[in-house]
Amino acid sequence: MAKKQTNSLSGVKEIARRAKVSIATVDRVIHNRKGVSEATKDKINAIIKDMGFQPNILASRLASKKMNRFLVIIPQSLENEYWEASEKGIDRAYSEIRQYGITVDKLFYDLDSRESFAGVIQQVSMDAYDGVLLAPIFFDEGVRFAALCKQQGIPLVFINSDIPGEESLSYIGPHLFKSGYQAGRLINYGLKNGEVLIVNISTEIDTYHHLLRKEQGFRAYFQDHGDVGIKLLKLDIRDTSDEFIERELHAYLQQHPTIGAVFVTNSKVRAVAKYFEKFRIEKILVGYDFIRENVHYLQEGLIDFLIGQKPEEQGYTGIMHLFQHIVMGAAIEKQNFMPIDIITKENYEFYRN
Amino acid sequence: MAKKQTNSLSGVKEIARRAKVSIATVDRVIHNRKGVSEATKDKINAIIKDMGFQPNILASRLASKKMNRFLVIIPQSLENEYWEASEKGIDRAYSEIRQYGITVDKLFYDLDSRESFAGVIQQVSMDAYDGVLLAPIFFDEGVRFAALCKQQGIPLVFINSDIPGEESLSYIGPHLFKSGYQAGRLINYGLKNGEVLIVNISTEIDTYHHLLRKEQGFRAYFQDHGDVGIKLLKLDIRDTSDEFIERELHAYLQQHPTIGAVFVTNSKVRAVAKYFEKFRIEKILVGYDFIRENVHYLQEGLIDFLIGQKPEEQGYTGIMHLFQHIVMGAAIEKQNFMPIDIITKENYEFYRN
DNA sequence: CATTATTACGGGTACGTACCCGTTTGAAAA
DNA sequence: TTTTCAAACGGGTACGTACCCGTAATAATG
Repeated sequence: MAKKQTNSLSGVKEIARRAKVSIATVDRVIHNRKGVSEATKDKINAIIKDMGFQPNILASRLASKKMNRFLVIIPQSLENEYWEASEKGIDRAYSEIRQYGITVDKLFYDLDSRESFAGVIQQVSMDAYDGVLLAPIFFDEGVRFAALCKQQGIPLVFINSDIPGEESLSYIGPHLFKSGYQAGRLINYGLKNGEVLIVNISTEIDTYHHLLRKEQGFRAYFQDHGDVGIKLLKLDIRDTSDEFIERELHAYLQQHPTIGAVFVTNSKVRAVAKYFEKFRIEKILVGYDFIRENVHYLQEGLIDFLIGQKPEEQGYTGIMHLFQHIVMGAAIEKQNFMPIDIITKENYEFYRN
Repeated sequence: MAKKQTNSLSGVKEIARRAKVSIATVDRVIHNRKGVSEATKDKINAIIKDMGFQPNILASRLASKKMNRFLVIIPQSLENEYWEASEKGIDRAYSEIRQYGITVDKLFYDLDSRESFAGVIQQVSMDAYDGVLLAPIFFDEGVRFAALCKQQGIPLVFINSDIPGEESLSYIGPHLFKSGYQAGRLINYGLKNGEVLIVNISTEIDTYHHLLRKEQGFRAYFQDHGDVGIKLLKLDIRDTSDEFIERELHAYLQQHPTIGAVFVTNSKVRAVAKYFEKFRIEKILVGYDFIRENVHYLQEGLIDFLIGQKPEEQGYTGIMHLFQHIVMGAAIEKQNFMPIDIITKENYEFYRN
């Protein structure tokens, strides 16, 4: 371990020396506070540029007693592994940046209650926060909230689902359409011809829209490869209980016994796998999300592929983007699609959500 | 933006106040320097534990003029996208931690010259470094170097290939065997019966051993699924020029026209794809690594799957592990396998190496 | 007994930046 | 002319920790 050379040739002190002004004046220029004449400001800026000066974040954060509060609004993670992972990522990011004087407040809403979301965003006092991380499951309310943030000038990051029209700092989440497209390829690679069933399982209309985007991508794959002899079928299930799903599925498959593969557009694929297991059905099965039960059926060989959407990384990256932008003043990539991860029985043990 | 409450209830000052000693004494205890009686040491330690005191890294690093030098020894990245990515990850990590007074020196050796590696490790003066990141392509020399590090007490992190016997801080890299196993599954999912060719392309004996591990994994998949009617063939190519590969491949495929799929155990899959393109051969083709040419053939549909080994993340994580361990004093996971990423024509655009 | 070494501890400054609270200056208002 | 005021700038302290240096107290040595 060597000693850091006490670098008098860098830092605000050196800038002040060169410009023949005090450190305070340099500081005013750096933070463009008023009280500096144009002439000296220009001179100092020139020196800063010339030196390639980068303020020492450590010293800066230590000296400034600034606190930054971030607000997180996501669905309840209770009994929901997907959002649990998301929250875990948020916590991980928080633990890394709390040294810099960051606070993170978390607010939760009910995934299948639009009202709960509306209630949460109603009662939050915006002016206490410097940045917001939001999972805008409910479109209309999300739009309204985004407008509010914009009006208050508070940076807003979306995770998991985007609201393209609204101006946000960034979007971090999956490319739904292309992930469906990928699923199409995976099924078609294993099944050259026959019938393929698309299953959407959801009660809420907004979440159903997300599923639809994946379905569109899935269909697009087969349109782009029209030469193959695959016929697509579709089943909507409007109840998420295992029993209901089993009944609907059973009735449908009785009618269409030649179906060779099933694509479930969300993490509910576990219910389909459960049904397959019960009736010893062997079909190609592809679904979404790295959650415990799904992985179990992956192991059992009942699910062939899972597509991962990296909820933990979404949460982590979301907080980090706020940090980079607000604290470090860095430029942030506006669109931030997660990789479309393919999880199998063979690689799940190394997977990172 | 709120103000940080000037927290007199935390930090060394508060510890000193409670223990009725000076800050200096507290500091001695924290860094277990000598000059403190057992009694006061115990008292202070009790208070530290009670308060759950965590030293402020910002202030700590600012006050201490310690510099930490890390040494990186990896193959030359010139004209080698894989190691280029690795170096990129190293640089990214460096840019994140340089504020903390870290220096990173990089040394390169020739990927297909054992002597160059020996030369590099010969001339490096160990005592200048606090940690080393090494890609031990050459086994014997790697062992020798690891012993040297151990003797000097310098933490050593392996990336890309492991030397299991040697005590290192951590290993970060692919699980070769299981990635081969995954390739087996991918091919078998698309090809239910027929012949499958395994192709190893390498000149160096040490790198060949890496390929062998993948081949073993690949074979293991078909052993575990013996009911399928797949027959495995194998071709070793001991020259990496495109012309040579083409000739060898052509001769072999003439003899075995019924081969339905080819598994290339490294990034040289591009040469096989090139050959397929030239002769309009349509077989399932699976290989390794997210490099430009491979992605090109993925797009063209000539390569079906690439398995990614995340070289950039390996480099990034390697440096970060050294940092976490040496500077932050954190515990490090010893085995750190990269995920086995499956890259396709449909998802490559979102892939992160 | 005086001298030296050793142990145990405190005072104080430095790290690089932020920002409060001055002071100076020049010009406008009285 | 004096007063007022704002603009432009400097001095100085604080952030929390590291560590040099000094000193008191005691023990060991002559």
